[in-house]
Amino acid sequence: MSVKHALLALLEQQPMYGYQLRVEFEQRTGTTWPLNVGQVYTTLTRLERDGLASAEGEDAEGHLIYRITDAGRDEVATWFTTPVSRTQPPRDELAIKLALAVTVAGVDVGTVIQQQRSATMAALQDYTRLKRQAGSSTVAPAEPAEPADLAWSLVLDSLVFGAEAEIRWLDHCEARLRRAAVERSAAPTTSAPASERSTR
Amino acid sequence: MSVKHALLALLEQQPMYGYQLRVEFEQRTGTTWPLNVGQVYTTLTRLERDGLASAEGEDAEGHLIYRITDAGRDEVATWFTTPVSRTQPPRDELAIKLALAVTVAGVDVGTVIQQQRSATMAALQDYTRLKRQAGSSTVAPAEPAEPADLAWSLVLDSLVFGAEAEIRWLDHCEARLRRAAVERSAAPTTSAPASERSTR
DNA sequence: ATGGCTATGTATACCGGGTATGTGTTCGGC
DNA sequence: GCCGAACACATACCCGGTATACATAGCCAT
Repeated sequence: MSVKHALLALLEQQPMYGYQLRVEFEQRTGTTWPLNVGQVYTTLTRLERDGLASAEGEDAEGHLIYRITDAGRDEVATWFTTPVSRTQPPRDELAIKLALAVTVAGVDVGTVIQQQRSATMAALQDYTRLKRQAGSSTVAPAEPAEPADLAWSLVLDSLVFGAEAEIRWLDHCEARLRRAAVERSAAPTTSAPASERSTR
Repeated sequence: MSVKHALLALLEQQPMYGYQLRVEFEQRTGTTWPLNVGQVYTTLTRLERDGLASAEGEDAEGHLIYRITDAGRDEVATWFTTPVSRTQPPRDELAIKLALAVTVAGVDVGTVIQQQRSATMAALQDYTRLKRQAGSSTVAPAEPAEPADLAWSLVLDSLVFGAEAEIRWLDHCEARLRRAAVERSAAPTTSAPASERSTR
């Protein structure tokens, strides 16, 4: 649903045609989520079907211009004011993989964790490299001047924070698994002290 | 692709029928990602089509049993050994929303951030409540937590780490926006006057 | 006992997200 | 003058996800 609302929000700025919407979207999210052009057109037809936007004929260059409707404006407003719900978070492939790895036999969980950890670290370095590049486009100032640059920079930060959390979680998993293995081998019958003080 | 591989990994343990696979999956991920039964059957037919599993007739109760193939075993092995790539991360609705909010006019970004922040905090409390419940299930018995309980607990931790990162990112965004606003009001004309308001 | 509720179990229709691909035009550089 | 890149639109296709239909079995309460 994010692409649909993003296009609507862009249309609220001014009427636009399909390709233009793609360019505007990618200016704000950079190379993070390259938006396939086809999806723009299918989304636009759905928006028109649902009465949130309407095709307004062609402009001087012959582009099919879409304009947001009042219902569309309402939709955008509620989108911005309603927080994204974490009650039904999207499936996290890594979490599912780890959950399966610890429950099925014959999988070396430690190796899975370590390989994922180095991959995530590599991604993290890519992000910091991208941040440096983004900063170098506007030569002297360290801060992006254009709002679109600021948006792309914030998106990058989001990726960084997510990757850092992933690494922390992987380390946390490793620690818990190691502790569980020790307890299982040490005190299999007695109610061992469940004292939990992880090293933060 | 995560559901497909998860089902394959479960089938590697033993041959199973559709409903059983759903139960096993949800035992490991709890209420986080309730798996619609329909998806199990469609995924199973695709697995059979791709030669990764095969329907093996019915068991004593008349259930259609699926069995993993050698190709399926290879697929699971590579799934576990290959880290999930962060080069094409799934679209993050919140990041997209913020990116759009800072670039389109007439949106109070601060309010968007604050509302999202409290929603995420509420989710975080739900998670800790769930963790308490999960811990209380193994109160009296000296039974060392089942592997499925451990998996569900790790998945919960993953949600917690993700939510914490989201809150940190939101605070970070707020700080950056405040700083940008200060700089914009303090030094509006440094060197390039045309760079400021060139809304294409 | 029977009517309803829940759990078990399978199957299909449908929609939206996402990718690949096909088809043109325009424009600048070699 | 030609070639490739950018521009611009459209469609086919697959997969993930949800809703829904359908059927049986057990259980509980009036």
